[in-house]
Amino acid sequence: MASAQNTRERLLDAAEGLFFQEGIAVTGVDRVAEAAGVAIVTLYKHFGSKDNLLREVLARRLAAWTRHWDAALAAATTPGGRLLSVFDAIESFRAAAGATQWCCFLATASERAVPDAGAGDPVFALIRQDTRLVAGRLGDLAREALCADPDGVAASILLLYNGVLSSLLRGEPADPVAHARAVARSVIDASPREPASGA
Amino acid sequence: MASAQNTRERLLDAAEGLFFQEGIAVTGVDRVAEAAGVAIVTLYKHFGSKDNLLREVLARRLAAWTRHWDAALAAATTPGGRLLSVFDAIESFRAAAGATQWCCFLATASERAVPDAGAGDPVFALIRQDTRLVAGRLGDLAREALCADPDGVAASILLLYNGVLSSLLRGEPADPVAHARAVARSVIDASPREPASGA
DNA sequence: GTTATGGTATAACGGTCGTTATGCAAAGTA
DNA sequence: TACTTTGCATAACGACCGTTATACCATAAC
Repeated sequence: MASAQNTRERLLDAAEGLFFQEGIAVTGVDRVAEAAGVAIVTLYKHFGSKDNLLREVLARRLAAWTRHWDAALAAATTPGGRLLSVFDAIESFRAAAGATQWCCFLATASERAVPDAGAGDPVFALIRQDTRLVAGRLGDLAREALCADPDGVAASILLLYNGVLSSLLRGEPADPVAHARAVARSVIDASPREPASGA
Repeated sequence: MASAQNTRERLLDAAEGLFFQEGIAVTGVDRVAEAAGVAIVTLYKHFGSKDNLLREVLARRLAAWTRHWDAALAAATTPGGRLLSVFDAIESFRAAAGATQWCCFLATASERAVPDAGAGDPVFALIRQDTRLVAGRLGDLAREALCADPDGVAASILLLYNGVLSSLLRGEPADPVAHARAVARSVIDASPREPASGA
């Protein structure tokens, strides 16, 4: 009845929910399989190992997050609005994904011992990829907006972005996205602009 | 040779280092005892259980963090400086404590399944206590500084505080404390003040 | 010299973990 | 009909987990 694709996604859904609501190490593969309504053997047929399952969950999240941000980016019109689109993306992502606890990449990073010089570990590679995506895009958007100090503006917004995520974990302040967007807007407005020098 | 007090603190030191650098669930009690240079039996003589050990580590961290903030608070002179003292406290705490990965309370919250309505669990009680400390103090300081919207200012600074902590975990932006302090200062400066109406 | 204290080593317990092997049942496809 | 795919149930493995029991060894105080 259930196609292979369907089973895969149900396993990924179950793992995503359990890993980031109860903790990765604490969640056994048996509970993931049970929540997905499949046998443990099927889980291993599909993913080979728990670590591999985690990797695919993170990869899927990264792809979904990128899509949401792309959409929010496309909806923004002004350069300042494009810089603020990260926060719109957080809201739309959380609304669509059912608001899993907080940031799955930071949660994973917090739970796993950082490997020697970050070598090898493909899970940590995904975490770094997420960081590069956010930091890189914010820098590009700040340059797009002709900020005189694009790296400084990008760093401030990345700080606020991280603040929103961990505030969701802490539960306070309530509605961190709205606060972050307001502070970010004032940071952008206060930032001096480069004269748009023609090439 | 080693006094009981000494052994206790060595165990707490070892647990603090391992729990928050490698993860709580992943770190076995044997590794904690080994790192402290004591026998596993001694660990259980002192703390009774792993969960109790974690609880005492968190309590000690909360007390140390409060002391650092108190000191930074005493060193500040202006109302605005008192609001910004959280960030000084982060720096002095990390300089003194050897910069354990990031915030031990958020790390614990991330790794443990949130209990039903937060009932009972003494570990989560400590996490909530930390949140209340920071949020409450920031609100008081904002009122002290006669901000017209003290709760809004406190929320923004708490957001930046959370941002600093998770930025330390992510590793980017580098030097988040300096960025947070700068943004917080502009938030405070831009915030309208209440006329100091006499009682 | 006895007693209390703080610590050790060894070993075991029940449990859970990630993982794999074996064998069987259904369903689609040719 | 025959074959491949996809999934199931059962069981077991080796390892590690948190925890406890038992017995022994120092030191120092009374």
